[in-house]
Amino acid sequence: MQDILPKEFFEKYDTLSLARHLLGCTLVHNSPEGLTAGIIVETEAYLQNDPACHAYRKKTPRNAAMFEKPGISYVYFIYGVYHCFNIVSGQKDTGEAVLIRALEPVDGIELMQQRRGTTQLKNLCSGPGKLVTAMGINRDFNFLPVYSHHFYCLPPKDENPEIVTTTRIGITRGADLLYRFYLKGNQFVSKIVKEKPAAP
DNA sequence: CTAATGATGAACT
DNA sequence: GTTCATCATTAGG
Repeated sequence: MQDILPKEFFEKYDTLSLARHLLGCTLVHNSPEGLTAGIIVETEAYLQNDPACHAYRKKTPRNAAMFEKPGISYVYFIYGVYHCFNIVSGQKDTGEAVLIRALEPVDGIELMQQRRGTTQLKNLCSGPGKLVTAMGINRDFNFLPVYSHHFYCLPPKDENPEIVTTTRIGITRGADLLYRFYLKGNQFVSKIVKEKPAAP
């Protein structure tokens, strides 16, 4: 684990760049129950001036983690049912983050299946709420750096993966912004959107 | 398509 | 202090 991504990695990119550079990285959680890991195949960027961003208006206790240093986790509860996992990005106090939307399971798959209650590989981490469950992430991960000993990222093997840029999913505001990125052709993304026909 | 579900911020008194 | 609308989702039909 000598080559985990250091905090400098998260500091050197702006939010949109980081969202792209995180694709292909492996997210690892070494929990007491066992180790789980998955390749990040889908991300979304949330910027300061973006109406869909939690930090769009102002700093609150809930979104405080978004104003932390880059590389800090921001985990929050949504719809009373599921959690979403973000990695803070940009400069400290800017309130920007990258939402991890999907993983390709690579390690601890049995444990993921156990936690998710399904054996379908493609269904384990294909969505923000799902991957959080599969990886055993919970609210305690809020403020936890993703360069911790038991929770960290590994660099991608492919330096220049093919990345598709598209619109975000499941939000009502800022829905036309191209802030969603995923690895082209990967089957583990939450939803494969057909390419838009050329605008009239 | 819809229900389920809880935390939150904003807008009241 | 209380109430209400909102929310970056998922599962099930």
